[in-house]
Amino acid sequence: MIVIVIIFFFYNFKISVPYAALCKTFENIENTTKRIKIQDYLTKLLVAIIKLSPDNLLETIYLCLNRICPEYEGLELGIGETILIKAIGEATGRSAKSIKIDIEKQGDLGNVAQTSKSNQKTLFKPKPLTVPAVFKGLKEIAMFTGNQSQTRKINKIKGLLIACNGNEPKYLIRSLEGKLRIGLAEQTVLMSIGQAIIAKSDVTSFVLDCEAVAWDKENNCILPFQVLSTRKRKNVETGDIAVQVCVFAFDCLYLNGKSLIKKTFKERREALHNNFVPIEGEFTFAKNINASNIEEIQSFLEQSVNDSCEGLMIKTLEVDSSYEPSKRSRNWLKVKKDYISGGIGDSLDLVVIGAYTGRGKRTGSYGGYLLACYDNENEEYQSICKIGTGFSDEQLEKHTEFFKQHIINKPKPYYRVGDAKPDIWFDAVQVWEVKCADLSISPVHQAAVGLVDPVKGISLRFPRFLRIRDDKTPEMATTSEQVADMYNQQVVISKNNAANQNGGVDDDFEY
DNA sequence: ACTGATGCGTC
DNA sequence: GTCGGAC
DNA sequence: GTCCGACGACGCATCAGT
Repeated sequence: MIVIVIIFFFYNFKISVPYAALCKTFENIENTTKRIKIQDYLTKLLVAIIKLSPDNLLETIYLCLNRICPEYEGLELGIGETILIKAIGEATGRSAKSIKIDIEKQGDLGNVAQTSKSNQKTLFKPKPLTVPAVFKGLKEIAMFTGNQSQTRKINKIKGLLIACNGNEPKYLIRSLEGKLRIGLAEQTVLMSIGQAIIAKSDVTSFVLDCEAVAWDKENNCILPFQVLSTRKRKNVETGDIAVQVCVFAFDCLYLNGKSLIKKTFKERREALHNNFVPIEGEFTFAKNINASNIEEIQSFLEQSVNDSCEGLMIKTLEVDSSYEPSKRSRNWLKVKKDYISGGIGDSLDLVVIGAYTGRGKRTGSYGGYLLACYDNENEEYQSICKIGTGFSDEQLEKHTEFFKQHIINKPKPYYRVGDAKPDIWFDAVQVWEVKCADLSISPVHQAAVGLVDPVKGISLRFPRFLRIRDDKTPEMATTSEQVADMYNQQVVISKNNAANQNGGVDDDFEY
């Protein structure tokens, strides 16, 4: 007996999950697009880990989610492509330049690292990496700070990279990039955890859906979002927390190892209210009503806005379906005041003057384009935004093919683009109709410079491609004046709204 | 101490 | 944030 | 309907280089 206990003890403590096991799972997942299969692969791994080395479970999950700590701790890796390229270069003896060329070709730094590593002859086999070791490495990288931190980060990455075997470099680098790109993300991981725990079944646990909000303890009210965002994010001492945070729970996804996500919201809400106790000013339930008509919802929305809430969450099934502006996951939709007050989508006709090489599934095509409006005054094209969504895969291909015939070496002298330097420049030959939610003063783009702001231009918020305007020549594109007008119009509206609110009277909504 | 570049979170 | 693709 | 990963603007924090 004793021996068995010792073995069990030994087993539990000594065996760390090999990083290769995780990477093998990643590879399996990457090679399918079927979500049930994906979930299955992960569940199997998690079940094995729960059995063999439960101590490694958290680290494994974090690696799957591409995270190094709970979100609220706010620890970040603090590295990006540039640093990674340097590290890969140093670990494999390649130049940054040749690596960059490979990125253009392969569209994925992980793959580049993989091939760089396999092409390199190794004299001896390195000691196998383990999940905790990799996780610890990532955490250390995130902790490096201050003088020479970047160099130390590079060295740490180099060390890990050198210790990599098989397909590990690919996923190591992608982890560092913050993109696993294997078709696995939060929802699926959540499901797999649930499944794996149910397989285990004796674990007591819960998952709540909550929102953290800045809280005024004096007056017991919610503070505006901006206050929340001014919270210090790093090295916070308990003593100097200036902005208190209250957590509002509005849903319960798991309870005592059981998934509730298939239950109705009514049942989930009961589970939430029956099993948790609010703590004044720290944890409470989000206010809610059961509304049966639009009027009730509208007055509740009004109330919520007055209480400094961003808006309401409404269950889709209970609401008039024509009332859906933006679908959210989990059958909920978010209703915000600015939606009711008429957030119209503007549409502009803009000229394509450059492009950016695509990454991931856009490898080989242009992943995004640089757009410009036309300025009559100076007879120039002024950059207004990049655009990377709205086109189908097929359109994307066609665009790439088309614009390859219009590549130019250097930007035309009459292109004014500020800091928005594309990878490739084009002749101004085609006009696109583009939709956006808003116009904004831009630190980057140059549209309508001098008309609204002396040095800053205007850009588009949430730009997306609608269609090609073959009926328009580039000179017929939306002009700087028009852009400036649109921006000014917007300002007028927002001022009027502000004036109405200051009036303090809750007039009827006229929407 | 300042600037520009980079990373990262939020929408 | 928006969007299209795969399921 | 759900999930994923292409891509957007912008503001803030941090670091390297001066």
